[in-house]
Amino acid sequence: MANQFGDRVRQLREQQKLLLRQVAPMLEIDTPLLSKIERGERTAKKEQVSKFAEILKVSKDELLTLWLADQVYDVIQGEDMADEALKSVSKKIKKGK
Amino acid sequence: MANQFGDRVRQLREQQKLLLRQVAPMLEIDTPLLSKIERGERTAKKEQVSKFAEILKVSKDELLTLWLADQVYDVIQGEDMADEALKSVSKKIKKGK
DNA sequence: GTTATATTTGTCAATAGTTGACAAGTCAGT
DNA sequence: ACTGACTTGTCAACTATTGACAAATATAAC
Repeated sequence: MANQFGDRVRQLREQQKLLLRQVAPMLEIDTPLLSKIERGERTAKKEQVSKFAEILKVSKDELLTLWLADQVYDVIQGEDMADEALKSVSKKIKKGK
Repeated sequence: MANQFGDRVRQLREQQKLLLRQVAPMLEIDTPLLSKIERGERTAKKEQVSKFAEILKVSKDELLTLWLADQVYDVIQGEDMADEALKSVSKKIKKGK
């Protein structure tokens, strides 16, 4: 399973010596849920990503990129055609469509 | 919205002069639902993709690629960080992880 | 080894989203 | 206007997601 987002959040939280029970209330969720998000057992909601960025004092873009990558990975994981599908999407977004 | 899958299905169905009401029962769904899938108002379930391939006599891989691309596109559409996220996933799957 | 604190696990109700069916609608050709 | 092909709107049944809580398991200090 993909959990770049959770891994990075945990890294940042520990670097800043913050506890789950300190951070969770800032996100308006409880401690066990935050634990699950960091370990990738649950995924954060998109709206929560910017909250994480504020709390951990890191750019919203960085965390959002990781979060999106996790979501995409979940869709294509294990698929033989994954790479081709990704290429096709890349092309599509570059055309501004 | 992304609908490469539905567009291709419709193209194939019309080429083969098949009607919605002929194809739908083969998929064990009703005609209106098939119509919605082709127009991208609904998405086909993953299990249905191979059925489509059989019915329309095209490779499962082709349709699956389109279907996956649609799913991925739905996740990253409109996101500034879309391209970066895609790149990161590409890298990850190439590493065989 | 007991206590205190941090994190994890398991489970659950409430909510939200998806699926497929049906009835009724439009549209084109005749 | 009648017919055949497709589309639209709506709905109940089903499935997934969310967040809370209680309980379990570390981890650390004494």
